[in-house]
Amino acid sequence: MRYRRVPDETVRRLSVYLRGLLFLAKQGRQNISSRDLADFLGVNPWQIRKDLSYFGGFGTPGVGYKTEKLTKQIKKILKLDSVHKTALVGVGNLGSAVLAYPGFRIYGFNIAAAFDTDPKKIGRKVKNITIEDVSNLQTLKRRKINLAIITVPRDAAQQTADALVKAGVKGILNFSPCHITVPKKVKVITLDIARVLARLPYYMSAS
Amino acid sequence: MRYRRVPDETVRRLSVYLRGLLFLAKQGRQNISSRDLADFLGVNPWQIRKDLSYFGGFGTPGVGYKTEKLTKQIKKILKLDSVHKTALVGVGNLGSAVLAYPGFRIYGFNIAAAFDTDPKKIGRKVKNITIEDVSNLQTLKRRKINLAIITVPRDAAQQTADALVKAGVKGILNFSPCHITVPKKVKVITLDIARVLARLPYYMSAS
DNA sequence: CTATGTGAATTTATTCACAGCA
DNA sequence: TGCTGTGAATAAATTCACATAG
Repeated sequence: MRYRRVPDETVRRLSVYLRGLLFLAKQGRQNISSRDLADFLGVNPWQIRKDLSYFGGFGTPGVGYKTEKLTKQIKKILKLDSVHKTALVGVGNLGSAVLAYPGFRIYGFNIAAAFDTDPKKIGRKVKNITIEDVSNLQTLKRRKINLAIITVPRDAAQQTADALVKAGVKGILNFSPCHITVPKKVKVITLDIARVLARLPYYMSAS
Repeated sequence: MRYRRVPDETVRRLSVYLRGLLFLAKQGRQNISSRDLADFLGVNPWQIRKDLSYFGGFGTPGVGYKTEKLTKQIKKILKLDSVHKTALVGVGNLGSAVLAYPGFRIYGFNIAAAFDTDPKKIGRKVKNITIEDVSNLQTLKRRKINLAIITVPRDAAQQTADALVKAGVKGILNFSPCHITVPKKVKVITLDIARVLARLPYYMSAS
């Protein structure tokens, strides 16, 4: 099993497990079984074990997993064991909130640059970051930033992505509500917040 | 095929198709084939047709789909054919951005109430909405609000959810980075923004 | 001749069940 | 005995291929 292709769903779930482990480790928990972690996260224990088995055995039969050790292992698998300098493009309402969002830090993300087209915003400081003109995007390569967050209006999303790719960016989190086309060596995850909310009514029982 | 259980993934993708259709309809496009829609969205045409087939045939062989008609059909399937009054709990950085986010409107969501615990925020107006004390959550039932967005800190997420459920809420979009437990008649979608970003490095080719 | 809709084939993912280790 | 790790079994989703309708 160890050498088969890893399902995307497994990768997604590993980030869920990591979230739980980071929390439980901070609480001082040293050991955890797949069942306990599963209960905490609202998932199945055998799913956790199967997902981990794609990458090797990290636990001790009869005991469980060492929280710290498993945390490190999953971080390594997800390449979250080093700091990722990240750029943000589009400092509007949502962009500002994302820029100020404290939650990225625990995963090792460091938003190190912010860009906009609005002359009124350029030069302003937000969270110790000076907003730059998007024409400076080309500097990202030299600054070793290869991850970016797009929070620009829909019409600007594709051209922003194009500029980011040209600047050597390898991964994009796209908050714009549209598909963007990039070379296949670049990974894009589109996160359309309204679209997530739009899934809820389908499941809601009649009130 | 028509009477088999509809996969969750199909429901998720319908919201993607709807997003594309809403855009294309606004552009004045009257007809569209599964291939054209697929190309626009970056998906497969046969996936679109298969997903739609769970609910019946909406297209015309040899021609395609009428954009307006298909839009309406999908809205109906997703129960997005009426306005959904929505409450938001937690008017912090992220909550404020979500409150101001214009993108919910196109799907028929109307954020009609906002709550917080901070006395300094209560009473303030944001986007024509007066922030209320969370102890007023119980009024949601009477106000016919059965959808809610949670943007409170992690430690308050579960108790917020409990209060929302008690207030008759049937669907919750949870931005807090934790699993929340609710009765199974209530649908929760957890959207942990940092966790989405955390999936990117795994896929990024070495720079 | 074009594009839908859908059974069937294929691929993929989930769940089970238990061998094996501490 | 308790819990992991993983082949095997089951279930589900995706893809194909084509009959059918306009």
